[in-house]
Amino acid sequence: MTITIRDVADAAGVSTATVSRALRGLANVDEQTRARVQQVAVDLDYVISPSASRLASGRTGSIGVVTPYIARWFFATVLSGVEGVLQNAGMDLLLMSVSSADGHLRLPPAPRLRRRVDAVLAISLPPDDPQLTEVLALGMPTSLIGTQRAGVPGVTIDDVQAGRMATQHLINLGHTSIGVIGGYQVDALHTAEHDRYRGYVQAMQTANLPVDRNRETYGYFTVTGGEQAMTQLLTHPNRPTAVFVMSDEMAFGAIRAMRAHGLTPGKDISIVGVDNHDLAELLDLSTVAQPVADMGRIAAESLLVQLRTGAANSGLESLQLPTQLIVRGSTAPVA
Amino acid sequence: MTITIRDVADAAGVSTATVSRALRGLANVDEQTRARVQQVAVDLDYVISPSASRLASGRTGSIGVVTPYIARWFFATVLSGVEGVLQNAGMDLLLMSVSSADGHLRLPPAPRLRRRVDAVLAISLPPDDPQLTEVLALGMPTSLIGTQRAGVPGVTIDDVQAGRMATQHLINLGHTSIGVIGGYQVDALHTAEHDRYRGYVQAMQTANLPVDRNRETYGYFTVTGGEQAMTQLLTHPNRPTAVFVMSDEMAFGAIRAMRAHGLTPGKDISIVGVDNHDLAELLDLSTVAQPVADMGRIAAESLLVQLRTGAANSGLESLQLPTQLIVRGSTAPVA
DNA sequence: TACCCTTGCGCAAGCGATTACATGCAACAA
DNA sequence: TTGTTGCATGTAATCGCTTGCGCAAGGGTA
Repeated sequence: MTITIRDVADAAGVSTATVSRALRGLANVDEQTRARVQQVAVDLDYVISPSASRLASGRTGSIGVVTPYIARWFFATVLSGVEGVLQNAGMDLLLMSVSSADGHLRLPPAPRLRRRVDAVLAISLPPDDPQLTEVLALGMPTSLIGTQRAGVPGVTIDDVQAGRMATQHLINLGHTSIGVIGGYQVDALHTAEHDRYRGYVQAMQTANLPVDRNRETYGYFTVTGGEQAMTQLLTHPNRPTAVFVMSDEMAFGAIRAMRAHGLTPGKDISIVGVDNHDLAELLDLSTVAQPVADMGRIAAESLLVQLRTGAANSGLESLQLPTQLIVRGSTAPVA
Repeated sequence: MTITIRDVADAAGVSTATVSRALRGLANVDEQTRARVQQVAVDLDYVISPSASRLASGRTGSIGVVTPYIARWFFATVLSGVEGVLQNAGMDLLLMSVSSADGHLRLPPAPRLRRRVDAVLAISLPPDDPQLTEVLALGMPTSLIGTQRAGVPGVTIDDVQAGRMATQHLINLGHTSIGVIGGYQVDALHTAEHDRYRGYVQAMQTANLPVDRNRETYGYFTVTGGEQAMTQLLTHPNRPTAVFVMSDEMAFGAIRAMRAHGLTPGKDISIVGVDNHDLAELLDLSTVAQPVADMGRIAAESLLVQLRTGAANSGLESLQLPTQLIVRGSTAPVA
């Protein structure tokens, strides 16, 4: 019924070993033989059995992508970049979401990864996440996206710089009373958010402006989280004239909170986000753009290199991609 | 080094056959034996080799998800629903994007699916897409999401009704001059869009309103596409007072086009979309909500049933989920 | 007591590749 | 001529499970 390497070998008049070598492009196969084998394989509509191949070779030819969310813009966009690269490389992409801060419950990823993938790509897992630690303990090539952890290659943006750029932009517009909206309590910040916060502080201090803890709020890393945080800022007596929001989705929420209070972004309060989310332009949101899909692509690419060159660290310990300030209507000179 | 079923068998004092049966919960295993085997497996930190299991059993334990886009809201949300169900079921999810109308080039999915998955879930592939035909020719259980094709189980919403509801809503508000923005040229519409269009026509005709082809525009199924389409409608002499937009993302674009012309949604022109996109509320967009994540969940669930009960068609030929009109500020009584 | 079923388990034959090792042959140098 | 070397290929062990079949023991039934 389904045809095997045996059938191809017989039809081509060679051994299965030769078929295997020929089809995989290994050296030491006569070009004529190779051509004949390939032809026969096509004629017979032969498809290699991945299971058999995996069992025999010990390689699975697939890589696992571990992410806390699938449907959120950032994650879906990274995933999309990753997928393109892996598809080109002929690798299977095993998608796996893990439990995340907002409590959606999932099985721990490490056991689900063992023996089924050759490498792992982890998107925005906090560097101290025990789940991540377990995954790393598996001992396979792993690459991080969006976070950094010592000894593990990864691609991020320069979050400090991003925070600095955003804040500096507000400062340049004459704002002196600048608030912050982030995703978690300061102490529990992921590296990314923490670094963005550091950038903010740097910019403020360089400009000799006060860093006022009362103008910092944190909520969930969502539209609603941003909305709540902004609402809180607005009801504060010492209301800032500009706010640095650590992600565009939160900024969307912040904008909504403003509207609910009859305020207009850019006019009453300036808002700058980070991401350059698909809809940031639509909402006229100033933001620090990060090359999200590229982060996925590059991380995947580097993982493939790591896989080919043996588990040797692929030179790239950690890569930081450039960001770019995009000025839109949500930021304007202070009144 | 890595421990095998052999090791577990030896340690438990049984044969590998028994270990296999015990661990998989098959019948005809003494409960005491089973318990012992399980304990030993845990103690030894045994993890079954999927490759070996697949090779021996012929089942891959994974299902392929084929989608034209990953990063777009609808697709990412469906995917998220699917992933949850599959993870619970212990199935691997092989993600694969395919080439789509907007020209991103990919390998044909069918060959990449052969022998590596037990079933396929196809998201919003046009029913007459040759790629889909090839996939179906693989002869494995397949389920569709968002589109319908005779003989293939799938889950959709009642798109005709969605179109009707949206249009009727506008009619109820007193609008008589109602335009349409869709994703493609009418003739090339997917079933979903085509049905939504039919719903629109039905509602118009029932209300004895003219269906004016000049008030129909089509662009890409994106924010930009919607923007362009709306721009076109706006420059039209016979400008509609309300527009039914076939997706929220296009509606976002339409809103943007309006703003660019100094018009306000709901005030100058009413806009109603379909989806209830995450950000629809933020943009105050009236829309026909569809349970996107549920579609993914249900389709996945039904596929699992199909898999368990043998390839027998799982009863469910095609399921239609209910939609709900959500009225927000983008629609208002005609001036 | 004799017979039949059921239950629990082991035996061993696959599943379909990969790959270390062996082999044969041609070319080449000594 | 003979010994080396290297290339192209074949042999067969191996990867780690699943599963059809057979067998023994125990319990019911006639």
